[in-house]
Amino acid sequence: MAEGVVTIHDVAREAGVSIATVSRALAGSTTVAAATADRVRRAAAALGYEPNRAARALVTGRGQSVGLVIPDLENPFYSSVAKGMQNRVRAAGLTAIIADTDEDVDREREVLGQLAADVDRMILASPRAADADLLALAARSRIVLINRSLPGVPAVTADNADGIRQAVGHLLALGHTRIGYAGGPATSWSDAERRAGLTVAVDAWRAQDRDVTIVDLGAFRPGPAGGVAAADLAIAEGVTAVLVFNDQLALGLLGRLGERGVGVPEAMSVVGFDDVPVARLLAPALTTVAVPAQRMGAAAVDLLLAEVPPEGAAARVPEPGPRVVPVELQVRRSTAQVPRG
Amino acid sequence: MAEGVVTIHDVAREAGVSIATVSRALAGSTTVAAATADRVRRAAAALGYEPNRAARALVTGRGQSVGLVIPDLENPFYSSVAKGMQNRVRAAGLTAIIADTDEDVDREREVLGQLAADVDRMILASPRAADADLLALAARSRIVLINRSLPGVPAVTADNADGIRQAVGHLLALGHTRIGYAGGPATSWSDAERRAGLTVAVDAWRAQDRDVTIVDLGAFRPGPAGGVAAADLAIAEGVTAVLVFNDQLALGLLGRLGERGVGVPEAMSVVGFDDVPVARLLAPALTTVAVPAQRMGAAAVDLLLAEVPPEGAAARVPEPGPRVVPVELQVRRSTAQVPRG
DNA sequence: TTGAAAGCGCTAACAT
DNA sequence: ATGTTAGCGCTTTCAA
Repeated sequence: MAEGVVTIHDVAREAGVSIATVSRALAGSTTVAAATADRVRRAAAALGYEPNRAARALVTGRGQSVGLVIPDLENPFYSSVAKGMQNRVRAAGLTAIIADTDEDVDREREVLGQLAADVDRMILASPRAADADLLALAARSRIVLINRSLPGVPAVTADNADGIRQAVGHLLALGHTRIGYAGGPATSWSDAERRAGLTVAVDAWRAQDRDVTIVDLGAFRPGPAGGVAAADLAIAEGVTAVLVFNDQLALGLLGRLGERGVGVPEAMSVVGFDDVPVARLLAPALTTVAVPAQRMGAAAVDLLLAEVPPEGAAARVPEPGPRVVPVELQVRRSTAQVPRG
Repeated sequence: MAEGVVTIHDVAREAGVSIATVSRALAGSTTVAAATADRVRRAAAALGYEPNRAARALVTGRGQSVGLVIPDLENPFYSSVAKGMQNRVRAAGLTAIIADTDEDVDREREVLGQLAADVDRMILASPRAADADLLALAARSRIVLINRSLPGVPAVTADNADGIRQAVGHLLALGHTRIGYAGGPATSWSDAERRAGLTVAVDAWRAQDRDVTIVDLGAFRPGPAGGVAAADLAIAEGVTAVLVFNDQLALGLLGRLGERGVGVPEAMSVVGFDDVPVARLLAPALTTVAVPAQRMGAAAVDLLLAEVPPEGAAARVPEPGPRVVPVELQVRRSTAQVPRG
C-alpha cells in the first residue's frame, strides 16, 4: 500500500461495479441507475478519487487546460484579469496555465509557441503580436482576445470610447479646456481606441461651440516610470487636467506631481483608466474609469468554452456574456474644478 | 488522412525505424546510432512532430507542469511571487499552473485536491492548511512551501524576525516608545514569526534598560479593509507608531488615518511589510520591510526541480539558492521622529 | 442498465 | 543498436 494514488479501478472495486460504470456515473451519464450512480459517487468521495487528467486527455484527445497570456502579472489590471479567468476556468473543472510576456513582443511570440504545444484553447490579453500572427494562431487553436479586436476572432473588450467620453465629459463639466492625454504604447490597441474616443468626444463638444484643446503628451510605457515623464510634460504644457492611459501611469504621474509641488486636484486634475484596487486607496483617491477586469477574464473563458464545451462531469458552461463590457467613471478626489487663473 | 496530428508512428514510418527508436532518439539516448538519431530528428522536423504531453505524462507518471497555490492573485505580493515562479518554470521548459484560494481554507483544500490530480510538483505560498494536511500532501507530491515551514518539507521563507528587528530598531531610534502591531490572520505562519521577532527585539531593548511598550492591535484580514479597523484602534490606543503585518493592511490604515485627520508621519509613523511595487508610490511613500517576492517564487522552483529534475531535453535545472531570503527595511516618508507631546 | 475490451500516444522493460 | 511488447488510467464502442 505504498502508492496512495486512487484510480478508477479502486473506485470500481469499492462500489462493486465495473470501471466503465464508474466512468459513466461520474460523467453524469443518464444510462446509469440512480442507486448505482449514488453508490459510485459515495465510493469515489470516500476514497478521495480524482480522475487522472493525462489519461482522460489522452483518450479524448482534448486537453483540460486553458492558457492565458498576459503582458505583466505585476500590473494589477492583469492580475485581476488572471484572477477572474482562473476562477472561472477552475469552476468549469479545467486548469489555467498563465504566462507572462514582460510586455515584450519577442517574449510573447516565444510564449505563444510554447503554450500552443500543450494547450488548445487560450486567451490573449492585450497581445502585441501582429494581426497576421494572431490570425495564424487562431486557425490552429481556439483563442479569445481581451482588449484587442480582430475580424473573425472572438474577443472581450472594454468600451474604451465610452470610458473616455465619460472622463472628458467630467473634466469639461469642471471647466477644464486645456487637457493633456498621456498615452500608452504606440502598439496598444486599447490606446488607439481611447484616442479615437477622445477625438469623437472633443468634436462633439466643439460642435456645441465650446472650447477645448487636447494636448497629446505622447506615448509611454505603461508603468509608473512612464507617468513620471508624463507629469513633467503636463506641467510644461500648462494643462489643467491630464487624462492618463491607465492607472499604473497615473500612479507615477501623481507621485511626480507631488514632488514638483503641483497640488492634485487644486492645481491639476488627474483621471486614470482601469480602477485597479489601489486607486481608491491613494491620497488623493484617483478618479478613474473602472474596467471590470475580473469579469473580462471570466467572460473570455465563457466565450472560449461556449463553442467547444470541455469534458468531464464537473464542467458547467455558462452562456457567454456581452463581448463589449461597459465601463464606468469613478469620480474621486483627484479631479476638481479648474483653478481660477 | 483527415487528422493533421503527427504521432510517433508517423515519424517511425518516415524514418524507417521502430517507435521505440524514435522515442529514444528524441530523448537523446546514447544507445542510438548517430546516423539513425539524425534521420529520426530530420523526419520529426519534416513532419512537424510534437510529442503528445498527455501520453508522456500518463506513462511516466510525471507531468510537465508545476502548480502554484496562492491566497490571492490580486495581492501584489503574491502576483510578484507568481511572476517570479512562472518565469523560472518556463525557463526550465515546463508550464506553470496557478491557482488562487481567495484566502479561504476550504477553498484551499479544494484547490489542492484538484491540483494534486494533474500536477505532482507544487509550490504552496502561505498555505492555511493544517500541518498534518500539508505533511500528507508532501508524502504524495513533491511540494515546496513559501512563507511557512514544516519539518522535512523544503521551504523558502523570508527572514521575518530580522525584518521586524530592523523595523523596530528604526522606530526606537526615532524615539517611539509606544508602538502598535497590527497583525495578520491568526492562522498565518508569517504573522507568528513576526510576532516572535517582535518579542525578541523588544526584550533586547529592555535589557538595555530602555523603555518600550508594544500594543497588540489584533489580527486582521490581510486586505486594505482590515487596515481601516486597525487605524481606529491605533488612534484609540494612543500609539505614536504602527507596525503593520503587510503593505495591503498598511494601505487601508494609511487611508483611514488620513480620513481621521491623523497626519503621517507627523502624528503617526507607519511601517509596512513586503514592499509591494506601489509602496514607494504612495504619498507619503511607505517605509516598509522589503521582501524579494519574485526571487522567492523563483527560488521555490529551483528547490522543487533540484531533487527530481524534469523530463525533456529543454530542461535546465539551476542550483537552489538560500532558503531563508534576507529582507531589508526601506526607510521612506511614512516614519518620522516621535511627536513632542 | 451494466460489463468486457479496445485503444488513445507514449516510455521502458525485455528481447534480440 | 534496435525492435517487440506491455501497460499508464481513462472513455467509449459493442455485447449481454
